[in-house]
Amino acid sequence: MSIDSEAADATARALLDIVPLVMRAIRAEMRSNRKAELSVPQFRVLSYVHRRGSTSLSDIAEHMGLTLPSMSSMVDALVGRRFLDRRPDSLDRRRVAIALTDGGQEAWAAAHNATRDSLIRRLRGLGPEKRAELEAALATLRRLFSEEGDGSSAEGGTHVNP
Amino acid sequence: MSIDSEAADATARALLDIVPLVMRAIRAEMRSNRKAELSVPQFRVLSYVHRRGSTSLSDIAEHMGLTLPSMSSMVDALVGRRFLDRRPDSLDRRRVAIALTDGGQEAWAAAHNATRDSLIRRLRGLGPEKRAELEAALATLRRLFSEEGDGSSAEGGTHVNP
DNA sequence: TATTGTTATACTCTATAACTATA
DNA sequence: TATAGTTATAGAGTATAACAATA
Repeated sequence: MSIDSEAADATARALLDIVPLVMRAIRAEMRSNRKAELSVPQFRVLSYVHRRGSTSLSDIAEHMGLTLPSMSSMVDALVGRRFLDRRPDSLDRRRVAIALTDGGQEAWAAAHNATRDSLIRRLRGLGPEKRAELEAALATLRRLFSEEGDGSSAEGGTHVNP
Repeated sequence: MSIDSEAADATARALLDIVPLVMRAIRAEMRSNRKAELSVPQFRVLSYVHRRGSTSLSDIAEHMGLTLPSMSSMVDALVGRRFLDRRPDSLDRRRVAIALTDGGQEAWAAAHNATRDSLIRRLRGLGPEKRAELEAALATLRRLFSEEGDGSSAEGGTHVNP
């Protein structure tokens, strides 16, 4: 164990305090953006489709970690707002092909830019060292939280739950 | 401006990527805890009441940044589950006095411990330097995101909403 | 039979509007 | 009149269960 329990405990508490704080700021910015007005999950869907070009409902659900019905209703709303185009896939007709419309592309870009700008405003006070430290820490978090499960792999696992 | 735009941009993107990722892990842990099974907002309410001992609906709403009706319904649900006790305040009878029940105290502790443990499991692989770096970065984020507004001081501020 | 998706239903989180009770 | 809270209503986000269509 390369990190003693007490220190890990303090860091865990800090995460539990601060991550929701930052999340709230991001959410508030997304929702107050007159141009786009997207929720965070909606923004993530548009980001994913933007990155993939065209994709299926199952792919999006998988990426978001949501059930198919949940995704279906979210996509429904985004299709209703003309941000997404949904049509039967010609190769496998069980599937739907989902893509950004031009309006969806614009909405995504507007939300992305507004949120990024708002974060940049917050970050502006930071010196280069602090900024680098923050970025390194974010990379660490990405590594720790990208892995599936919660460390269920081995040692600690007395209470992972059935 | 002590931080150049491009670097800030990269950091902003990283925040936008990674904070939701960590948030999802926290949320999943809260919701999968058989002992308590709390949403993140519910957990935050219990945490606040735990810290305050006894408080009013307005105080909680203020702390959470929610409207009174929203808080009223959340508290309603937590009273229904016997996690909170709600009674008229004897001094000012417009107010309600809200406190943790014993069950609420247990639920809070169970959720808190389970979530902290799950975070600790993730953090365990970290060396002391990486851990210190992460903790410093979290302190930075706390500072940047505890301040009200989003730097609304200047350019952006046209859209605070009616 | 297995996969992809939708519909029906329900619960939580959040808001606004309209209201009651107390100060 | 102003403050504290509740009720009614609505929409987003999520889930499970039941179903339809295609492979």
